[in-house]
Amino acid sequence: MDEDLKHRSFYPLSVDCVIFGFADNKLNVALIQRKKEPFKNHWAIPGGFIEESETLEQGAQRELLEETNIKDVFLEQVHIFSKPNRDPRGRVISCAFYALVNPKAFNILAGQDASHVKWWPINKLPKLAFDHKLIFDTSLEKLRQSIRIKPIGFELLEEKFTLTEFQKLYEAILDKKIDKRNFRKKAAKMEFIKDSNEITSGKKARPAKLYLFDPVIYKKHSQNGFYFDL
Amino acid sequence: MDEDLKHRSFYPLSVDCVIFGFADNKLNVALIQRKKEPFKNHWAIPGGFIEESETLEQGAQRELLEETNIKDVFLEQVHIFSKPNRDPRGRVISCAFYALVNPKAFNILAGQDASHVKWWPINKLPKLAFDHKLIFDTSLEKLRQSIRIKPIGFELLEEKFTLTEFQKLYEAILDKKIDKRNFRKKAAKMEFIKDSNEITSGKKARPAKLYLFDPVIYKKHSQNGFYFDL
DNA sequence: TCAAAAGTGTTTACCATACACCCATGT
DNA sequence: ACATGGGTGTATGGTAAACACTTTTGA
Repeated sequence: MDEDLKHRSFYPLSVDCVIFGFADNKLNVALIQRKKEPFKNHWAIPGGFIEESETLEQGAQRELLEETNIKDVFLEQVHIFSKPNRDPRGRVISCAFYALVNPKAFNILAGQDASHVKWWPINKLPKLAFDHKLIFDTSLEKLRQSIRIKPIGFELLEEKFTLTEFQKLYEAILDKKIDKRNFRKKAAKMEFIKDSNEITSGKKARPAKLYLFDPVIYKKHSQNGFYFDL
Repeated sequence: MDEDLKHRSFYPLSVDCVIFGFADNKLNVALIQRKKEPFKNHWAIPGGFIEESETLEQGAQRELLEETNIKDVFLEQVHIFSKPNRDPRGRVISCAFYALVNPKAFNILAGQDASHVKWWPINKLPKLAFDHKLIFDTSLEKLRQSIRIKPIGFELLEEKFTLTEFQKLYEAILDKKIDKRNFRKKAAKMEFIKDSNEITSGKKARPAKLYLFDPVIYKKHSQNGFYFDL
């Protein structure tokens, strides 16, 4: 290592992942119950320390897999939390991410440091360890902003989805009712939402058309800025 | 320090500040010329290492003052850059910020590690050290998004400003022409832009009304989400 | 035949856009 | 008087918002 670096202060660096999942028309978050002190038995956002040769993104994916059995999902940086006393063990600087997950695609399992993992509806969270309430609030706010600018909503749905599912997702994230007919008119104008020519089956009601997201068409349109005004 | 922490990997952590300033109807960035290796004589985004008892935000403000003589300005986190080999001296993880500055309020001065500081128009930057081109591009993109969601534009102007200045600022940041009459109609509808009942003087043309930003009124309006559609 | 969710059009009010001339001041 | 930037209104087209009934399926 360079001489210049040797005289600097060094810090342990962690990542914390707010895992959002959409199920039963609700937005949920996966939390773990801690096995160890500090905050033993408290619920917490999964996370852990960065290792020597990985980026923060790689570290976050690794921790996600180790702690919850969730693999290879969409991640976005939210914010760094750096208050010197935010962790009672000593100074830990943490980078928050949110992860977007289709909950049906994974069977969440508690890893070594956790006694349980569980999906919680975002409006009924338990008391959280450390400054994780702040991390959660910041992440949800960031999600609400990003969902209007980028097509991240599709990460929370199945590959093929109905317009009703799509609408309920936006209603859950933005926490407001949206008019069905107006929503569909806007969706129809988004050319990157394509009819898959398939329909649902096995439901107790009229089948619905299934749609797909086309990332190539999206890229073209998003060049000049884009705003999902819903 | 806690036993648990002792066994972790530790990293030097730095901040880099992309300093935006608005002058002569142009958006500029303050860069420093490095005195030392690596990248000796290259132009770079000012920044430095975090100390033991400061947050990243405090560290960024300190570095800004030490390296450029800019003090106590608006700062926003942009992104963390964590590729293990991004710094040839060894692993350095860096958090990028942008700073918004009214250039008339400061006389920028080179600190110890720099031979010069200089404002550069954003479309005529020199070759930059490290991964600072990537950091700059990411920061500009973030600024372009944030300026539509939050009233950060006012940080780049004087306390009292004319509507023409306000318009030129948006044109510079978004890099597009905006119709004067339509812009003014929209500005008139923003209740947090208040007439100061003063006018400019000493110009070679008709004096202009001066306006003020009212943060209290803004807070009220921004609760339900906000989008500067210009 | 009933329950459950899918699907569909019209009207109204507002807002974005495009566009060109007169006004107040300093020199 | 002229150069410089400040300031203003209208017509048009498009889109957001509000609103209720019919259709298709499974039970």
